[in-house]
Amino acid sequence: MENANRSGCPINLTLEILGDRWSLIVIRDIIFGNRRRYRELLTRSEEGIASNVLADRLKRLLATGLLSKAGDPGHSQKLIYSLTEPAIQLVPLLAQMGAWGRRNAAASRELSIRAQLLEKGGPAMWDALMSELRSIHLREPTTVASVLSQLQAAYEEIAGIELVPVPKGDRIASLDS
Amino acid sequence: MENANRSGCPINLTLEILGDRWSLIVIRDIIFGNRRRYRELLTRSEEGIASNVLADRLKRLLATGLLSKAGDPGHSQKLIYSLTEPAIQLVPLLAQMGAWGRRNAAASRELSIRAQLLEKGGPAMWDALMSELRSIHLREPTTVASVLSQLQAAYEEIAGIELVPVPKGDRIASLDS
DNA sequence: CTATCTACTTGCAAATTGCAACCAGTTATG
DNA sequence: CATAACTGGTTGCAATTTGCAAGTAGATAG
Repeated sequence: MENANRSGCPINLTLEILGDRWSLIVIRDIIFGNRRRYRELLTRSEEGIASNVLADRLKRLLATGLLSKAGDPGHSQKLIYSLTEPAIQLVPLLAQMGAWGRRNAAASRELSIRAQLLEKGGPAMWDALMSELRSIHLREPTTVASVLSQLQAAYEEIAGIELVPVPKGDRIASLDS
Repeated sequence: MENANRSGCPINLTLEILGDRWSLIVIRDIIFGNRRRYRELLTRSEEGIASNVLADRLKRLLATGLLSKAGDPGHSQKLIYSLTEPAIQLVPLLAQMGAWGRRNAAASRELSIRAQLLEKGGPAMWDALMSELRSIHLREPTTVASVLSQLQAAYEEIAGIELVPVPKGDRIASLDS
């Protein structure tokens, strides 16, 4: 029951909530990949999250109010995870993370295209994306999904061009560990 | 060389480098608190980092090229840590983290004032801060630290006036362990 | 010459992570 | 209508990481 924060510093609090290797990966996949269910997040994860870690992160994100969970009407077994407003407000943070990673780490070109567009689009594009996410995840007036479809189209274009000649062996190399 | 990345996604790479509870705390203290030495980072840490964790994080940040280390001439025992250009480019990311934490977590008022000013100042202020940091950490000393002193003055003013933080509003529930 | 300050290291218990199975209920299929 | 596949997870276990307390070697100050 006792919850002693390490400090009241906003940066520290953000780190206490999101400062691990997986929480923002889950949120990224929900935002940019529209993964709404456990199995989608598990099997279509680029990074290969473990099932127990995913279960734990979903539990914590629900507890901290960053996600909400609802049953799928007609599919009594299926659950749908949705972003809440605080999670939607992570868009500028994710944009900055993408921009930093693209510049300062060995990001692959096809996975960088979204980050590049988001950086170029700036706050206006982030706001548009957040509006779209609100219409998808919250009950809000419907909007054209222009930013998401734009990002997706750009990714598919570049991925379609490069996926054949560039199979990118890094992921297979992880099997030898 | 066992450096198999989980994926080439820029957000993921940023998380692999900085996605833990302490790395950004250290960088924050160097940027905003001008803590340049091990002992300063250890004992003046708001959050109370453990000495072995601090040593490990400094080692990792040096290895990833986010910090550099130099001896203090005249004090053969003292070491001085400096930011590198990639670390300085984390300013926009830290600004967004501060903005998010201030809005969505129970941040204390006196520790929020920097985040508030940085958010209000926007990219122009971030650029000015980054220039200051470059002159402090990359070149030789002697520059007017206008943004840093402005943030510091605002903090000292509010911290002096109000000793009691005033958290309020629809915040994120904090983590229980 | 002694005390303190420097940047760390070491030992250990507890918590977290990653991996591979496993599971109970639900839906789709032949 | 049997069964295969799919649903959202759980369980067990080894390896790693964390947090805490204490210790260390060398440099400096009084």
